Amino acid sequence: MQKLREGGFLVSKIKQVSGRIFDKKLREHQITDLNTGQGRIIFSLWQKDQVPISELVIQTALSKTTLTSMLDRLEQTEYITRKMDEKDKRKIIVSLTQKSKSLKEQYEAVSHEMISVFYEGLSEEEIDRFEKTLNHILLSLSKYEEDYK
Amino acid sequence: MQKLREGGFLVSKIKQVSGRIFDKKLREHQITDLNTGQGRIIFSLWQKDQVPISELVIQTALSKTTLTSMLDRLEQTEYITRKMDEKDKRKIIVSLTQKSKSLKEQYEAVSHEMISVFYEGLSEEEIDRFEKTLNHILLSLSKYEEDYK
DNA sequence: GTATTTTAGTACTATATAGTACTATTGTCA
DNA sequence: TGACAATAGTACTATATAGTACTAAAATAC
Repeated sequence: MQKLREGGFLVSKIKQVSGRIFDKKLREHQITDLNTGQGRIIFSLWQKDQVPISELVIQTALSKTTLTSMLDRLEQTEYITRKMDEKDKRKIIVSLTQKSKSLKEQYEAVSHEMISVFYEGLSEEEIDRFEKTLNHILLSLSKYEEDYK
Repeated sequence: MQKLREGGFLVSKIKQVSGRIFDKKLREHQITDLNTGQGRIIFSLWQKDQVPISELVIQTALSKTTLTSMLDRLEQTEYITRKMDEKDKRKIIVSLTQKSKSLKEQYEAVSHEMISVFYEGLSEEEIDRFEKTLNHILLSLSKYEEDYK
């Protein structure tokens, strides 16, 4: 008899609640024209700027169709720009604007606040182990999706 | 210097990828008119049926406005019914239909497949610890949201 | 070197998600 | 018991998310 597992269910719930809290915190910090979903894209670009959309598909785990419309909005609000890759004209290079670069410090303050709530009452060791497991699971899932598409 | 943490970012990505895989698996198992999001609500009702919407807010971690429209659709497709609570007329009691009850076995088969992918390569002990941490985090976040609303 | 396949991205459509503002019912307290 | 506050849910609106079907460019095969 297999034990009842509900990791996916728990992950969904955590994502839901933490997203709502994060959005509220962004607004409290006067960041009104950016939300959690868009933040994930900007966050990824802070790690590595000037990438094609296909790279963002990997880094954010969003589908490319989702990214197309989110990038539309981020372009409208001047957080990113798109330009064609001259070497490979199928590709679109996404870059951060000055506006989004100057937001980084403030955004990181919100992230730190959020992490405090998220990991409330857990030791550094527990957090390390937890994030190691998260990375492992994400890798398994991504491989699976890649293989079965 | 605080260590860089990205639990929330990882959770979002896992939710995204696992949701896409789960949706695909549902379709492979001929469950075409139900998706992951709706499944979360039905799953919750299998644990405890005939509950007001406010209870589903807690069990699914969705907002009540989200639930209103999702229940509309689930009612249309005859997975649930709504009736007024005679004792407290502000409340609406949500119940499973025969259709959703008879789906349970098949849905659980998909869940088990999904869990195999999700926890690929992890020991029972690691999974136990991981789910314990998830429950802890969900509790912290829910309390926080409750207190600051 | 053309034909085919693969890759990169978008348009369109449908559903998921949540916020704000609202109605109706119940609870509270002077 | 009547005014006010709290609770339960919905209507409306905006954005997030992804699937299907498409176009264009590059890579590959013969």
